[in-house]
Formats: sequence, structure tokens, C-alpha cells
Amino acid sequence: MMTEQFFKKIKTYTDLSKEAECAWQNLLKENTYQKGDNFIRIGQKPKKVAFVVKGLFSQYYVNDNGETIIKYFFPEGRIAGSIPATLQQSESLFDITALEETTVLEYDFNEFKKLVSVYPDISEFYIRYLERHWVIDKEYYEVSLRSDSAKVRYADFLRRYPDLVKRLKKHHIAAYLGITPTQLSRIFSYSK
Amino acid sequence: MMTEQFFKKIKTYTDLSKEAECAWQNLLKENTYQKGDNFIRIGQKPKKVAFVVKGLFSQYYVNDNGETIIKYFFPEGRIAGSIPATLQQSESLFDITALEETTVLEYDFNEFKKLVSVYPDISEFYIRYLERHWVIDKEYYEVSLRSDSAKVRYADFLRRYPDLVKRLKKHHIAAYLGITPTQLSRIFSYSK
DNA sequence: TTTCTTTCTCAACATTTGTAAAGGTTTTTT
DNA sequence: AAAAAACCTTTACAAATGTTGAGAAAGAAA
Repeated sequence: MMTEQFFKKIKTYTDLSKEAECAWQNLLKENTYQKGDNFIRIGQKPKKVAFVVKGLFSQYYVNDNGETIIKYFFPEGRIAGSIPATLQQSESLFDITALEETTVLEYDFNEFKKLVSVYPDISEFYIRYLERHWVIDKEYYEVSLRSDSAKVRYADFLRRYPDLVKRLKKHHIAAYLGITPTQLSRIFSYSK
Repeated sequence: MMTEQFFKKIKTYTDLSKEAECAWQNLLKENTYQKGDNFIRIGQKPKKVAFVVKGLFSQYYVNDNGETIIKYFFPEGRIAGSIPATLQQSESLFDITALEETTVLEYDFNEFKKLVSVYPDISEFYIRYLERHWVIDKEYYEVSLRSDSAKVRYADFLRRYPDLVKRLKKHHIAAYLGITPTQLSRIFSYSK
């Protein structure tokens, strides 16, 4: 069952009581996005987040020069959402789009926040989630973004997400690294 | 009184009960760092965080090429710390150093985390704190870092932190923007 | 298979930013 | 005040990356 996979993942952050799990489960709704479908669009005021059961989302925006910049990929087991916009009830700066057919369990983030204030264990989960992904994960990423060359960042990406690399087009990788496909090609040919 | 300033700031995140405030107050210790002193050193396993009452910290590291990269400034009212390292009990990637004589209220982060699990209002504070600084503030910053030129980023920094700019040396600003002082000078001369 | 479309690579040239070194200015120390 | 140190700007050149356009390769559709 899908919600089993969900709660198995959640419990890698912290254990949940029966009641908390039940309350949360009631918010979950299964949904499938076809390749190219948008989960969230730029300019929308997003309300939902989505746990990726199977598939792959990318979160990206298009800058003033028309370049696509990918901020993040959400593969299986990650919770996709435009959290800053959801928290602020403001317009999302990003699109979230399925790069493959993607099955999710989605839920209203504000309803989830209500559970956070009711259930101490869900509050505990939320804190651990923020700490792991928004504090710790970002640390290394930010350092790398600012002091490593594109070549080093590619090697790193390959090392950290070897399976993800196989599922992506080169231009997606380039957009994530913040370089042009041309430059990525050069990186390949230098290392030959 | 110094702790008044502290709790006044804390209450911009969420209100605290008397007991919670008291418990937290017991952790606080006043300290002063002279210009050039380190609050945290690279390689240390940090335990403390510091609320800046007066003065200015910078958080930076030195990359393999010997370049100093400034990640963040902590002026009055901000809580300085190497949070990712503290959470993971790992070695800090960053130095935190006083750019001016800096007076702080510092406290043990793990003791604080204990209060988070005891007092729901401190838990609420911590969540709001993470959301505001680690989720929302980072959003804009990350976008800007990846799609704006150094020139635009400087204009932005000037607009968002006009008072901070006056207190900083040019090479600090350059290190924050991720460019060389030479390049920053060029930005100045172009706009004349 | 054949055609069409998307993706990837490459070359030539342009732009941005870094490097190194010099010199001027400002600040700090003696 | 004089000397020393730190800071800032500028110049010439080097390196990294972007731009454009062409074409090859791979994948999808007919």
C-alpha cells in the first residue's frame, strides 16, 4: 500500500503515535501526473505538497533571459512543494513539473500545519524535516555552488545522485548546475 | 537590560509563556568578542549559538584556492551559529568572526533543543525561526545567486542591507558576492 | 523503414570574471 | 609626524563560460 511507503519514510525522521498517523493519513490523496504535467505553476499561491511515491519532479523557474534554472529534483521519497510560497501565502517563484509519469500522495500543507500544533510527534517530525533538508542539505550545496567550478559540481552531482543522473537529460543537468549544455559538453570532452 | 532586547526579538516570532522565558533566560550568558576574535572556528564541533546584541559577525570559509567566501553576516538582532554542524555534532565548515567589537548573549544549543521538546511555545518559536530564516530567506537568495550577475546582486545587497554596506570593507562585500575585489571595483566604475 | 523532432556535440567568436602586479589612498601603529 | 599596514583601484593579460549556428546522433512518429 502506498501510505505504508509514506509512513515508513516519515518514520525515518521520527516515530509517530497511532493517532497522529491516523490524522495525517486522512489528509493524503493519491494522484498521478503525466510527464510534462505541472504540480505547481509559477504565480500560483500553492496550498499542497506532494510525497513522490514513484517518478520524478523538477522545480525550476525561467529567468529574465529566458533561461531555465532548475533548483531541485524530487525523486521517490521526497516531499515536493513550493514551501516558501505556501508559508507566506504568496505566489510561487517556481514551477514543479513531472519529468516522468509521477505518482504522489498529496496533502494540504495548512491542514498539515494544524496537525503540527496538535500533535507533538508531528511537530517533532516537522522540525527534523526542516533541519535535515532545509538546514543541513543546503549547507553543502551552497558552499559548492559558490566555490566549486562547474566541472567539480558535476562530478559531485554524479557521486551523490548516480541513479538520478541516468534518468535526466543533459540539459536538465546543465540547468541544475547553472551552466549551458555547451559548457556541460565541454566538461565531458575534457575528461576523455 | 540585554535580555529584554533578546526576548523582544524572540517575541517577533511567537509569544512565550513566563515559564518558558524563564527557562530560556537561565541559559543565556553575556559575552563580548573583540574585532577579529572567533566565536566559532573551522573544524570545531560547535555547541553554542549567539544572539548579537551589538556588533557584527561574519560567517566565512576559505576554499582550496585560499579564497575567503563569506556566507552570511550577523548584525544586531540575528542569532549567529554554525547550526548544521551543531545539529550533526560535526565539524564546522565555517569560521564565525567579529568584524566589530561584538556583544552577544550566547547559549548552549543542545540545552535550547531540550527546551524545544519541553515547551510547546519554544517549539513554536523554533519552527517559525527555521521557516523565516532557513526556508523563506534562503529562497530569494538562492535564486539570485544562480541567475543574477554580480552587478545585479550588488545592487540588491545595497537595497536590502543599506546600513550593513556602510559598515563593511569592500573586500568583505566582494567575498559575500562571490567575486574578487577587482571585479567589484569594475562594477563601481561601470556605473559611474 | 523513412521522416521528423529532440537531444547532444562542436567550432568560432564574444563576454565575463579571474590573476598578478603596480600604485595610490586610507587607516593604524610607533 | 613618520612609518607601516591595510585597503582600493586600475591595467594588461589569461581563463572560464556564454552565444550562435551547424550538424551528428538518438528517439519518436508516421
